[in-house]
Amino acid sequence: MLLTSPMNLDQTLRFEIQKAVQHLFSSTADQFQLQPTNPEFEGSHTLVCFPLTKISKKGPEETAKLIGEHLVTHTSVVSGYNVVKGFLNLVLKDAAWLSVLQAAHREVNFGHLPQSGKEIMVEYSSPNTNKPLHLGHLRNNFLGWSVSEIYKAIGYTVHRVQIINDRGIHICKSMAAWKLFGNSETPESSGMKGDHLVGKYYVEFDKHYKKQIEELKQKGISQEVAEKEAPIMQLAADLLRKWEARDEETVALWRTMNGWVYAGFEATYKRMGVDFEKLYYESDTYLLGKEEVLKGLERGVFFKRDDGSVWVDLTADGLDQKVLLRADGTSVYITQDIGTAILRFRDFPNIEGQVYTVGNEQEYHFKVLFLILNKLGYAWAKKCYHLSYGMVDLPTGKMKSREGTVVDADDLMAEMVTEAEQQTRELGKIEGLTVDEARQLFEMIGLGALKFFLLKVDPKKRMLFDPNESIQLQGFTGPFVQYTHARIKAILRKAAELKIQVSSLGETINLEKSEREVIQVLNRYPEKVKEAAAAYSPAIIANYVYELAKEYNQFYQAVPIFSESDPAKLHVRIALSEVTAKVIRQAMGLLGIRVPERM
RNA sequence: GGUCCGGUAGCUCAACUGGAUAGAGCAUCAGCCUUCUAAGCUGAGGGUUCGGGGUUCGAGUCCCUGCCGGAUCACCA
Repeated sequence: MLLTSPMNLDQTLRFEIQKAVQHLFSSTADQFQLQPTNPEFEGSHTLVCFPLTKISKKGPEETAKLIGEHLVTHTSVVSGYNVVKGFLNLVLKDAAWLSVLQAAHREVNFGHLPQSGKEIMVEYSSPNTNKPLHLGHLRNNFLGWSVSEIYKAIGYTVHRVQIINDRGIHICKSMAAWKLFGNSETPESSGMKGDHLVGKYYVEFDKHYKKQIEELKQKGISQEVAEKEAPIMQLAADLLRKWEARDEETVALWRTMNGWVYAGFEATYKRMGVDFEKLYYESDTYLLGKEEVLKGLERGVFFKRDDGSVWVDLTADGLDQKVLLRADGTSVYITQDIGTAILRFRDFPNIEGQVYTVGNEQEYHFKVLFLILNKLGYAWAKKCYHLSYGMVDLPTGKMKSREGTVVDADDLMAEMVTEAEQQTRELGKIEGLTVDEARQLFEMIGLGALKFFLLKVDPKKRMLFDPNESIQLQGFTGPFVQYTHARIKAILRKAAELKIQVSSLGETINLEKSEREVIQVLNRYPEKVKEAAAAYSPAIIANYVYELAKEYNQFYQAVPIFSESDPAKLHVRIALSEVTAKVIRQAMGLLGIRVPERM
């Protein structure tokens, strides 16, 4: 074994550099920059020497030379170096890379950390129950799911939850339209998916509402008054009042229509490949915050105005005053979020924090929420994080549900799968597959393409969804990575047929350039996972796994495997392939994307 | 108007938190299938990193300023 104990190569190198600096300049350098070497130079790791000139009291070039020389003569991993300006490029021995490969090969969950006992909660999806899920929800769900997987990979127990906005004026609008124009239509009678059926009546409501407003305005009534007095809106408002008063018939209708929606959502979630450990319903939690706010009021955290409304003063934090309870004592949106947050920490006392996957239009809201929870004295407030993501735009502009420009989640998934099927058939890749296997493959590829497309962009940034581009299966895409995996699997099947078993790798082999490069990328996986977790960014994983697949494909094309006569080299290539397939599967798993055995 | 994001190749995105001559994919052009899967690989062209100042060995990245786009600042959710 070249490497000492569980220390990985980078740690070893850092340790050796520290020792070298200590020895040469009698000073400690705890902070120094070790970065991957620019491909145009020889080496794998580069030490940036400018900052070290302060303690070396020498120019950057000379500092670099001294350290490089010392590392070559005093360590077992560095074989050579070159200095370009102030950059010290280190060339490591192939034996060092082989032991990296060996270690990665041995570890079943290479790059993932063991259970740490830490727990965290991730909220995502959280739809309204008046219409089906759309493209924006897809980004939300994929992000939330992926971040959960990433946290599991660094040792957390993750509790996935959502809050379902099942009450309020929006669902009452669908109910009102259904009562007026529905003729008792049901998912069964119409053959429509429940969420789509309810969504249809939401649209129906809006259509009639607009018409009625126009009619009232014709009669000389102002826009503002017309909006309130339109009969259909009056009906919706009436239903909301009745619902809050627990009117039996209204609650029954509400329950029925929400039931339709849940059945529809269920099917959508299933196809998306996401699920939840616990569901919170707004109808259960919307009153919860009030008590907490009143307690806060007693303790002087909040204050009351003359009209009886309760407020929080956040001017010291650079924000405004925000209302928490109306004069009539009813809750507002943020009040219930306060209650829900506290409830969740009671339900899951061991979680250290919550991640809220919610669009960036609510950034202000979460800033306020976390500040309030902090003021109420909850230490965990500091561990709450708003995973804020940008809107998904279409080439035609913003998605507007009223203008009918929303991209429906079910439709989109179906299109992606159809497209995957078409292209797969064209390429003649379904030979030897059963009908069911083929169907599963199309599903895997179509959804892989979609998820990868939505996750490869930094969550914080708004992104453009171009349907033509998303359906691409070449280049920087999920199917490209899936394809690479399938290709490797073909090699491994052949290796198994030939009874090639990789156990221990020699240390005296000279690696090909492309082999070394693949190992270098593999070596980065563990830190990438940590980085992705710290940044709550699946995009880091997507970029990484793409780079890995690309690197492997270069190796694949440059170096033959089974025609290799030296068994030691053959074993290295098989091991390299095994580890790459493993990391691709794991990394894609972090994105919620499955990989096929053949495609 | 205040606050917060963003502006990088024709298009969509990266750039390890201040490091080397700013990288990928798509699109365009030119090559590579009798050898492990061509959904692949190789190469070419394509840039004033929105403009202007500043900080320093070094700036796409930090500071100031202007321009453009978006979000938000509800007793809506």
